[in-house]
Amino acid sequence: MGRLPLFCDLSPQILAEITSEASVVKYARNDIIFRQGDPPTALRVVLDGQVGLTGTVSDGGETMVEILKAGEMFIAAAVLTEKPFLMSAVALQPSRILSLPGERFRRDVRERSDLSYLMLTSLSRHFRTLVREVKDLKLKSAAQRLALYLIGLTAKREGSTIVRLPHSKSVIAARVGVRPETLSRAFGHLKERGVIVEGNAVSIADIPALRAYCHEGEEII
Amino acid sequence: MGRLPLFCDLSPQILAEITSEASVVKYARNDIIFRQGDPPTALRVVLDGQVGLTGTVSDGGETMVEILKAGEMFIAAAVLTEKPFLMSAVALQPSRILSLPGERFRRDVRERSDLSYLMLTSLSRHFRTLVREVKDLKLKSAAQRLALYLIGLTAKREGSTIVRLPHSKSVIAARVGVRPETLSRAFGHLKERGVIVEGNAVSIADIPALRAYCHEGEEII
DNA sequence: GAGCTAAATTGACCTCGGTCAATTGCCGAA
DNA sequence: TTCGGCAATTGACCGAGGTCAATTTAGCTC
Repeated sequence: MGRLPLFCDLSPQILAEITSEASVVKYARNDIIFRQGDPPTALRVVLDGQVGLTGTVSDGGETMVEILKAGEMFIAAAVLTEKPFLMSAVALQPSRILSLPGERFRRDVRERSDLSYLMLTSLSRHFRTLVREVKDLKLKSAAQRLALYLIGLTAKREGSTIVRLPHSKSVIAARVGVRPETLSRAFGHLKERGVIVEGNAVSIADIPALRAYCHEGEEII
Repeated sequence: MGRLPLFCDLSPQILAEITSEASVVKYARNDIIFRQGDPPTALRVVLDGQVGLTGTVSDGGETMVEILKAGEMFIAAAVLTEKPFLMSAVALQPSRILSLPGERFRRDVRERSDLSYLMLTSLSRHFRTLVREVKDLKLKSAAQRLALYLIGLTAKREGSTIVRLPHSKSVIAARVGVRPETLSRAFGHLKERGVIVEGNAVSIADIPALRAYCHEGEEII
């Protein structure tokens, strides 16, 4: 746990205290961790695997707001406000999830200023990614959002690369905010921009060009 | 300032310290307070008036992510992370804005656990409204989002009411995430649901029915 | 390897919301 | 009062993405 980027700023001693009541649960692929509307009982941290957070309406509409990987914590806002979950969480891969009981966690946050400061900066960063999300949804096309997603998969900023898609295409479609059919077509559009798909391997011929495409017409970021 | 809901939990003494370097600036209608991409120099609080936060792309696309009224603080996340603004801020009405210099504010937050806890809960609530925003954008129609907006204007939950629109229709359109033309048509659709518009007065015949409409097909909130 | 199921792709069609243009209504200034 | 300008509405049209259905492909088990 000390290796998680989230908590590595805390001293081992504090870390031990905070996690003294924590428990670890394993989930199989497609297991539901909690449902939209449930009361938040614990802060969760992904130890291994992948977790998807999806908002749903009963007529079948569903959207994946976030995909989390190992080391990321989630639902901090729900636990802190003690309000029902706005999203459901599902294990996209076999996963181990750490639970920090809510009552205890809220007390720790209230009493330990180092922890509350840590949570604050973490939530701030997270907040900004959500703002970006809102802007992208309103202002960018499906193909641009897909390009953004692909670029997020690599750390390289120059030349070309080949990335492996870490999820099934339908999960990616939900993440990008379109139907699977539209995702296929969006990949088709990106072919003209040097993106070639083979199974779950995607080769990007010109990273800067693709970056330029998805920020097309943008003033400043 | 002590009257602001945001800070009223703090003792007057602490409040005085925190605001010791604060300044107040007046803005006329349509004045730009800061631009997307600017570095964040200060946390802002709306004392009077209204402020809109808009994300823009240079090809003309623009979307209003938030509208703030008196008592609300904004851009906390940018100030805390010291990253450039993701949005521009414009005064929608003549406004007085309080500025808390960033460097000082970050120090206060780091050193005062009561302040950092306050910021944390405030940001958590804010975070959840953004999550709702993302879900609404992906899963609801323009008319449903307009209905949500209208319902947010009244505290009543039963019977009928008449609300005054607090902004021009074009501002509301941006807020709802559509073009002004589409807003007109959305109002047209809502007419069938007992919503009648006359200038900036809107009468809602059946509040529960309208609430049901915008949460149509939703499992749990 | 055969055969089954789920995922992915492709095509035809539709709908919502955007775009462009024309018209109407409203308000302030001369 | 009349004019000018902006906000708002209305209509005609367009296009991105959704929907539905038909194939194709991939990943399985047996």
